[in-house]
Amino acid sequence: MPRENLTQKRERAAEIEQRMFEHYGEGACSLDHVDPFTLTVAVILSAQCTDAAVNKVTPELFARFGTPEAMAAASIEDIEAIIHPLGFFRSKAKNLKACAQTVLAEFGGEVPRTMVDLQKLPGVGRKTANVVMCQAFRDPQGIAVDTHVFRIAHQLGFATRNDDTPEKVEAKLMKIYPQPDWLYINHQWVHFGREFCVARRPKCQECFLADICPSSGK
DNA sequence: ATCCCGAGGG
DNA sequence: CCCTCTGGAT
Repeated sequence: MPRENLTQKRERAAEIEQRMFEHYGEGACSLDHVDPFTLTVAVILSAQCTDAAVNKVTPELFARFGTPEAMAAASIEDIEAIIHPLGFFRSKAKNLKACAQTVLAEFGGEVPRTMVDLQKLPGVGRKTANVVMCQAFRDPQGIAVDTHVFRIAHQLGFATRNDDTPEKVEAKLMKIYPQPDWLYINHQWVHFGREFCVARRPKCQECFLADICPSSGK
């Protein structure tokens, strides 16, 4: 099969994006939150655990420490006790407190609105910063590549074996998809990754992209 | 046994 | 570049 060129990838991506909209709309964020700070907290907590598990602990967490002021003043032990069912609870608790302190000390109590400043917050890397820029500020500066997006990009043939880091996959996707689509790709693909393109055994027989996916049935 | 909306540190 | 942090679900 001849290698697909960039123009062809873009055309296929446009068709995929249209179908994603038909199935998932703009892709609702499945992490419960009420503002940029609680979204940032929820995304930090979501590393290596399911969103459902995060949503189970955030009601109590936000009730007690739902603002930068409250979180910055909280004890690490109290935060750990609440988020304990999640993975990496020690480092996450430390990061949440330091993150809140940084928001207060460096950014006047407001979650910053640029990729550079967001990534100055402890616990916030490129993926989390991308989610906050898209979901909270509607200002896409990149594409959040998590485990789902990473896997699906390879399955769809938009990334190669050589693209072995989230950064490389993100760069490929940013060339293929127009910037307005960056807002929706992460959430739509996460839903898609849970429903059809699951890691273990993709449900290609039922998948609505099977006819335009190079990995279908493999 | 493997996976889940990663980030920090060495 | 690698390693570590972590527990629950399937």
